[in-house]
Amino acid sequence: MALDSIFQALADPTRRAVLQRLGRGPATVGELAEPFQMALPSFMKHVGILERTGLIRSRKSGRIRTCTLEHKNLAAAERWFADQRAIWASRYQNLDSLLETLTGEEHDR
Amino acid sequence: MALDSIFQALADPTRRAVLQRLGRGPATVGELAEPFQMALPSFMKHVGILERTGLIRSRKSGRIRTCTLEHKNLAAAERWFADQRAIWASRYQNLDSLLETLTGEEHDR
DNA sequence: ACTATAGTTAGCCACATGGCTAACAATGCA
DNA sequence: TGCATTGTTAGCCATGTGGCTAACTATAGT
Repeated sequence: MALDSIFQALADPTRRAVLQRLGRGPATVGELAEPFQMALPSFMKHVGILERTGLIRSRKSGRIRTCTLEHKNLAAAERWFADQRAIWASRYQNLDSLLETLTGEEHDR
Repeated sequence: MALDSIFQALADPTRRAVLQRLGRGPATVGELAEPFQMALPSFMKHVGILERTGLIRSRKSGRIRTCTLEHKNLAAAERWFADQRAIWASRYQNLDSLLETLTGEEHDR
């Protein structure tokens, strides 16, 4: 499933930092790599993963590759949480009613 | 970081399915494992990962281990998306203003 | 033309992941 | 007591991940 690779991509601090940086606007590979100690080829693997997963896009102009955030696929992952929480919340709602019925107690959130 | 292991845990369909199931209420390991072809020891690894990551909790009573969802740590990951989107949205807002200024055009969403 | 810059390709390495089987508890039931 | 159920432990295996160096390509600047 696509979610597999999306979450996999997000499970690395370097890649999350790159996404965060790209949230503020496009950047070249060099700019993106600069904050990290890593050798360039290592860093490029991360870029490659993010691109294969569809979380970023990149275009090379001259010898410079510029990356941009692909917000749509990030939203797909976020939707999983919304769905998940909807399921949980509906049950919690029921439990809540039950608890209120049985004990009259209030709960947090 | 905690997000590393949380996203790592979510990057597997079996584990996401388990979380989804637990969203509807507690279940024993046997009940959780039943939908999957996997051998029990393999499945237990997934349970172990979910528990180490703090996404579920489990208690053994007699020979039966019952698992429950730990919604709080799931929320931590969800928050990352919210933060991320906030950054992006603020810039998008700026770009939006810019675009409207320059072209008077409308955009989607 | 030369040199510096910005990536890229290839290949290596250690360790983590996700699956398996086989054998072993430990509890509950007849 | 004996047997079935429900996990658990140990150990194996193939593949994936995240890092590295060395060497190469391609563009830009002088």
